[in-house]
Amino acid sequence: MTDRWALAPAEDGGAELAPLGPDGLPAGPVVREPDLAAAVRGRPEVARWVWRSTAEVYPRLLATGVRVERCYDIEDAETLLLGHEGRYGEPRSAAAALARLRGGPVPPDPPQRSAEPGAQSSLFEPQAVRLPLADLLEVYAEQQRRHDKAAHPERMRLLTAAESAGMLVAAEMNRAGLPWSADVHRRVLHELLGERYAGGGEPRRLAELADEVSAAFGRRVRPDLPADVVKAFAQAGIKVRSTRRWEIASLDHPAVAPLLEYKKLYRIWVAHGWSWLQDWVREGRFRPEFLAGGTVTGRWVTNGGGGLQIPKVIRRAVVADPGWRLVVADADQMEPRVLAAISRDPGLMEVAGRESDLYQAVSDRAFSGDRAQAKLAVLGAVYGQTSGDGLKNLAALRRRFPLAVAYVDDAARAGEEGRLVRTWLGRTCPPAAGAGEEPAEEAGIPVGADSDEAAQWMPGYASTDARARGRFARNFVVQGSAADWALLLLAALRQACAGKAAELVFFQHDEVIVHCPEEEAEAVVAAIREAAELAGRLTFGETPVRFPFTAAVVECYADAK
DNA sequence: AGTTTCGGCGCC
DNA sequence: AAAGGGCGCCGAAACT
Repeated sequence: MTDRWALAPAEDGGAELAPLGPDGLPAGPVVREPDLAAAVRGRPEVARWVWRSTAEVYPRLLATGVRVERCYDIEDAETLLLGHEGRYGEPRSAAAALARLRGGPVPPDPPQRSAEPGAQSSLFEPQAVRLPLADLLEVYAEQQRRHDKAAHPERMRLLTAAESAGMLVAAEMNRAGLPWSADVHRRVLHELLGERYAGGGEPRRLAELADEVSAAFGRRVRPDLPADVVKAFAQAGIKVRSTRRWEIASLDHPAVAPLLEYKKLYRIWVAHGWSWLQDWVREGRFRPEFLAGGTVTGRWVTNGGGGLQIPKVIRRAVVADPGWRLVVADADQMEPRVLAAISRDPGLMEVAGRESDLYQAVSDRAFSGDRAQAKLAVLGAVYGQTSGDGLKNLAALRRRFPLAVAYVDDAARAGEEGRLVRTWLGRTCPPAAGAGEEPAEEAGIPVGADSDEAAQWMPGYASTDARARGRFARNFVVQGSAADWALLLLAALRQACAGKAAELVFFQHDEVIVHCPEEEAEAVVAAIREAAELAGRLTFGETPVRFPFTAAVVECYADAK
């Protein structure tokens, strides 16, 4: 059965196509077709399309109503394979891969496109270098061989397949958009911020709060200017190093309350206010342009509109179409469950094998029932907390869950020493990411005072850069393996929704929203739970670890949880 | 005048 | 209480 075909769009709107054998090599002649979408639509038996770039091809297919079951994105795979091979930073275009294969000069990658408010999702990538199908097939065949050389070839194949699936999901979500009520949004803004004044200045409520802050200081103070606020506190006899919330909140001064309120509302105004609405919401949909695998850990990003940072109060504007519902579902305690799965710590797997509150179970075993302490300890272990109660809590965690803590400790040590660190499926951490990279001379620090070389002759010493790399690597294995799992979840959920009216419209690390007719909602909830467990088995193999979801069927996003 | 960095805070 | 991982976004400040 010929289930894999390769495809390369042509300049004239047509395409070159070729069937592939199970070995990934061409199994027939290259075919020329006059219409890209028609060529795909006419081959419904194809289970996987191999192409250079999903972002190049798939939006054009979706625009004509053509969906595909699976794909393989050659340039995304190239990125993942280069990373796995410890070759971060090498150009990752298909053209570059071909040049490396043939020993020619390697072209640099074209510059990244940046987001423009209101711009339609790109139908084309103008700067991208297209390759003839024959060249593409050469790169693909070589990538198949490179998978075989990976630390875990079968996991690496799963990773590239999963991220390609993620790119299909991203393209489909970009097309669907998140249902957004501009009326509700404007109502929320008015409730929070008051009237807008002509001229685009601060709305009424912000102006009032600025007046209150100024009155409390006894002089005119601009609360949106940190330097001004620091100076005002200094004149009041209070030294502050910054105007961050956590530093300001504990101060005893009448300006504190209106200042904090101002900062909260100011944030809404500038980041999700009227101009945001104008820029990003069209025809009842917010389209943030999701990018699968946009970060080194594999988490997604959105390009424009702050799609993954929608403030809780603004979520009231996310409203289902009439007769439709939003199924809002987020994974329960994803990080510790993933840590259990990757570390295979027996105690933590046992705890993560229950659907009930994992932090409560951890606290019953290691923290005398103090759930807050247990949660801090787990998150501290994952994020690399280095001081405060975190260390004491970490010790308690280590006694009860030694393999789990050892797993992240090993990752941290590998990061500090500059060794490669990988997620469960094989996504690889760039050697020096998160290190800050500031040249010591420019920062005014004598060279050698805090350098990596010092670690070699001072026992127990690690430079701040090395420690930062350690924290990054520690977090990377958990956050990144969670992203691995999330890709498989999305792929499975997407398959479950195929043939239904239900559409995935939002994804945020461990949370999904499906927009569907009311009568499909319960089936979607079940599909999410099944997809989560399937993703757990596919990603991590057979473990006792469960991946429960909290799901709500709502008309408005804000009504979930 | 245009571009880059910084400070702060939103989300996970 | 103290301040640790990943991002994007905005205006202001700091540059060229």
